[in-house]
Amino acid sequence: MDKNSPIEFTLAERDASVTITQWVYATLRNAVMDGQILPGRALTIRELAKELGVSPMPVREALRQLAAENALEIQGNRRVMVPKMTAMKFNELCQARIALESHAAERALPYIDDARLQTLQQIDALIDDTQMAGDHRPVSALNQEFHRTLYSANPHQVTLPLIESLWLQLGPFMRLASAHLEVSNQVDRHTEAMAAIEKRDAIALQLAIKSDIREGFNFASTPELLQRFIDESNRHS
Amino acid sequence: MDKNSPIEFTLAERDASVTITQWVYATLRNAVMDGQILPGRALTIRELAKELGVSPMPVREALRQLAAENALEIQGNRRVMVPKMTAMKFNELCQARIALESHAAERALPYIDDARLQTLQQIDALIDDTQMAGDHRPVSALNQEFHRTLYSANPHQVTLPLIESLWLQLGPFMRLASAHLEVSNQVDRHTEAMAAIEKRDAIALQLAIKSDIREGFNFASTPELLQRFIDESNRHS
DNA sequence: TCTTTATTTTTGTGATCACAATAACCTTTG
DNA sequence: CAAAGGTTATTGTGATCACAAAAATAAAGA
Repeated sequence: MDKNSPIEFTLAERDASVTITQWVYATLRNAVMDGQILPGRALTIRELAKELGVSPMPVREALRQLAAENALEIQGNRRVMVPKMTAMKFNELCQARIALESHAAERALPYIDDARLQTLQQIDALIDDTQMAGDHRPVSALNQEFHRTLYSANPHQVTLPLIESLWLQLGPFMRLASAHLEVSNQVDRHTEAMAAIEKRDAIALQLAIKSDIREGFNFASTPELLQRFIDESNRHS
Repeated sequence: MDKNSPIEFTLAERDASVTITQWVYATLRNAVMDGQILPGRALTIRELAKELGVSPMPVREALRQLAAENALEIQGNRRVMVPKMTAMKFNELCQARIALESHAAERALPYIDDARLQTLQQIDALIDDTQMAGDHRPVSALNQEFHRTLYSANPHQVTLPLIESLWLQLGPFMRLASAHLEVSNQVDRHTEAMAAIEKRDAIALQLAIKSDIREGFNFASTPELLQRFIDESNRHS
């Protein structure tokens, strides 16, 4: 039917209290984040609408919103697709994550109370369990929840939406990271971060966050490895 | 007619090669950036559509896009408005600007060639002339162009959209900054930045950018001054 | 067989309409 | 005069339709 591979979604139940547009947005966002949509794959409104069983209107709005968050790219042809990745851009995204998230962690530190620290510990424990069990998929989501819980302690948060935009752009490539994560059997930077929080040590916290992000993408330390994966993703041009 | 003050736009000419949605988006974006829409003012689709002389459809899409960029806020009521400002949030936005833009400057530095440096010098000269002439309005726009020109030297830029989002959120309050700017008669940090670029000194460049941003909001150094302005903006709740 | 041109189909855009939910207004009651 | 109830008007949402632009396909020529 279509030029490229068909699109498959894990469509969740649609709550009645949520508008159709919001549901479509969440569905497409998860699909992008999980790498279910290949970079370069042309997305058409009518196709997605038929796939999701809704009218084209909510799809239009959801696509525009995702494009505004840099999760999707509107080409000159007015065609929408997941942006293609390059090695340099990947590096820039990682560096931006380090700069923004270490800043967000520092600004959140004064607001972290015992209850939130306990929540962080619970998430970290859950990550360890899940990783032991060998589930790669949810580890990435839990990892994000750990960071989100940390940063959102700041009640005047303004950077979290920007950070989520970066996550969204790296999303399609996160899967690979968690696959390589268990092999490296790295130091648990989350534990270091929580220790720094207890000591109210901003410098140590930033260092832990920076290391956590950097090591999370260690699989890409070799340019050839990164390039190979990018090529594979871009094969469907 | 309306509960609050009427909305006035500086509607530009609509080029035929641009879609109506894009034109509406640009118009509303400029209005937000110039502080023409008061924080807390409820925006309705039909009202804006009538004001702009278009159908409600392009307005809907433009509003959603601006909301995704954190320029507008969608309340639980599904009502759209310019977000209200608080002193703490203002501070967070400034700190985020400093963190993000100094990072962007550092990442751009290796890519700045003579031609771009010359462009920067031209913009800076134009800023000085405009400031001398006493025009407050365009100074803010020119200042943004200086920063944008600097950061966009990086061909793998990923932070500029995030930075623009911060500018958009601070937009309604930038006017006040440029009004106080001439009084302070501050050191020209742009000159310092360009000197650092010539020396390829990343640390000095970051310092210049940080100082430029910080001093640009020096008017808010006194919490009372900032609070007074915020109260004035929020009067129309 | 490959390039070029013409035709058909598909696509995004934007307008209009129907409907349910929300807000605004007015009446009634204490 | 103030508060609570009911009524009307307005709003966002989402579906459907018309149209022009773009893409895919088919056809013709080299």
